[in-house]
Amino acid sequence: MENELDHADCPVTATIALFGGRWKLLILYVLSRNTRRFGEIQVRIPAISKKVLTEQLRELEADGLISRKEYKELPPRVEYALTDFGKSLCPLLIDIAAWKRKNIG
Amino acid sequence: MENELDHADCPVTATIALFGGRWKLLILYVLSRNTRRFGEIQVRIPAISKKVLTEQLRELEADGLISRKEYKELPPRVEYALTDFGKSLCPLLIDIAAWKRKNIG
DNA sequence: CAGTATCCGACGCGATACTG
DNA sequence: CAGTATCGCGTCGGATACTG
Repeated sequence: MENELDHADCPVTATIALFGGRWKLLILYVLSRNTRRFGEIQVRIPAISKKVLTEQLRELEADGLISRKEYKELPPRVEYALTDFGKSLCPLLIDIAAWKRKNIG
Repeated sequence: MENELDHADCPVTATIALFGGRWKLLILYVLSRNTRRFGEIQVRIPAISKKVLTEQLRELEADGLISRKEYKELPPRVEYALTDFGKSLCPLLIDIAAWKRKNIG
């Protein structure tokens, strides 16, 4: 790695990019407890605007961490859920949090 | 956590903030192999400018990950090294990289 | 209800020139 | 050698209003 030193293909950089967005960890946390509709996520993260929430959800979906299921009803209903890949992230996040408790407190 | 949902005190957010800067992981990697002078770091990460390198080093120092030792000579000499705290981060970074290899490849 | 469409400001990062 | 000092730009996130 020291020869190239291009952080683009650094595995750590690539991994934290998955959940590096401003609200992504929070969204993942909310969805880890339950499948949720768009509005339900908003209620649990009041500070986020619709535009930004939409963006973060789209990116999480593009990275395969969450799934989006649209029911063709009126009024519309959309449900977001963690994918298996998204769930696989949880142990890692717990490890990171554990590191902090141990090394910082 | 779901009650507050303020990511400021999220342990994962706080932890990745330590090495979240544009070049910090690379700098930590360079210093993990050896104590290095300012110019030596620059040679190993050619794409970084002096200004940004200085900024990232100052932040890493402020967070206690690296140490800065200034020798009062002419021409000036400054040596950067990982602190014990900085070294404690390495296993975590290895874990993150391992997660990627296992779950993405 | 679940989004788009605009507009905008802050910040991180970069390029370049200068200095003790 | 190891930095500062400026200037500037792109991207991310935020505020607000509108829509199928």
